[in-house]
Amino acid sequence: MAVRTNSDKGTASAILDVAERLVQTRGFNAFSYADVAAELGVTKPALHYHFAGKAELGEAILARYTARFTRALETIGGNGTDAAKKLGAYAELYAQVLAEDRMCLCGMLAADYHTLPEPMRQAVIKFFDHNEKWVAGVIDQGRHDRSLRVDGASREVAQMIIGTLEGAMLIARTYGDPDRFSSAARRLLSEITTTTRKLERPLQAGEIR
Amino acid sequence: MAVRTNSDKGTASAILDVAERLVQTRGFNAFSYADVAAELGVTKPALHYHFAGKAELGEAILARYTARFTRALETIGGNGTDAAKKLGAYAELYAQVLAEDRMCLCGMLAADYHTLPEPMRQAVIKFFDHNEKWVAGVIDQGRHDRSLRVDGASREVAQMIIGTLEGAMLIARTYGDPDRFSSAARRLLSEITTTTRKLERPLQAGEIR
DNA sequence: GTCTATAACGAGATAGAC
DNA sequence: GTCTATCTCGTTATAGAC
Repeated sequence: MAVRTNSDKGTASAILDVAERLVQTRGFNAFSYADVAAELGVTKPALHYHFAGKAELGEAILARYTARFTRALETIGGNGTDAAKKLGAYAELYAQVLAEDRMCLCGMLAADYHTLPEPMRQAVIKFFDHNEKWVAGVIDQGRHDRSLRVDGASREVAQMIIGTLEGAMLIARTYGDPDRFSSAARRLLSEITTTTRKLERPLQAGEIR
Repeated sequence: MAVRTNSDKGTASAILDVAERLVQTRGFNAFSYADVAAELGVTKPALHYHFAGKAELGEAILARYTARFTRALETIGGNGTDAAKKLGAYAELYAQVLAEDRMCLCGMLAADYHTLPEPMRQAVIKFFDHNEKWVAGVIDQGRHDRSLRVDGASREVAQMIIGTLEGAMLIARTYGDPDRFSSAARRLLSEITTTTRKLERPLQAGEIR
């Protein structure tokens, strides 16, 4: 096996790794090709070879992120998993992103939305649409398996859940305090689950569950 | 009365008006002195006369916005107003910002947070701290006047409420659909208020309340 | 596939006249 | 208080060699 270089794993992929992180931490308008090139130890034209311009790079980041997120959703729970558990796992996806001090890619791009090229805008909308559809499906399931207690249109509930997670993430990151996110997520889920056992809440001293 | 010019109202104030709107719609890293100058029909050095640099301009925007928001909070409800109504009015403040297709200033700056100069970061934190404190106070009141039904620390409830409003705003703006915000805000408030009458929900055809 | 070199532009900022 | 003129730097992007 040869010595590991950028191309072993794919330079394009390495570029996406760095650029994605910069977008999630700084925003789309606060990073440059120079930042990415410097971090990878390559030159700017090398980046332009793989991604014609910043717009194309942004589209590629969105495509890969959405595909990864979609796979993660498909992985959440087999048919036997109740809806409440699925929502807990969904919130955990967000928590994992926040653990790396990143904002959700599309939450960040939602802030930048009015400055984005059209293809990126459509990709952001598509991401949220897909998430809403997935969550709405889980809500419907929860009404049948009786693990959730909500009223109103599932799609509206889904929108509210996603908005809450995004907002909690946005502010938790500002305070550099992931607990703010967990706290809000726990509260959100406990308000719509039928089980009295609060998800993810650590046991208090002496408490018996 | 003389003809109205920029200086009548104060050029500094006019600069803040434009810059504030640009930050709320585009983000701090996606507007320039040139943008503001062009819109006001003045030159860039005129802006530098009033605000030494972008950092100082940002601080001034934050100071004015926070002061205005603080005054608005003080205006919400006299002593006779129940806590649920106060929360409804609080959500309405956000809705008014969104009605101008703007993000909450500090919600937007929370996304930009890692790129902001230190004084601006502190101002953003201060804004959220103050909001949390105010909302937590309303939560406490609601527990006494029995207009709210929540458990857990008031401060945590406040954090969750603010995060939910910010997140709903962020995504509603992406879809260009203020109803997404109202829907989420209504759902949030209805889940913690004791009254079954949903706040701000328009009457359906033929419905009697 | 990656480099050197450079173009073209815009951003943030300053000097000094009026 | 606002201007003209200018500076420096960073950003996006391309031409063309290796």
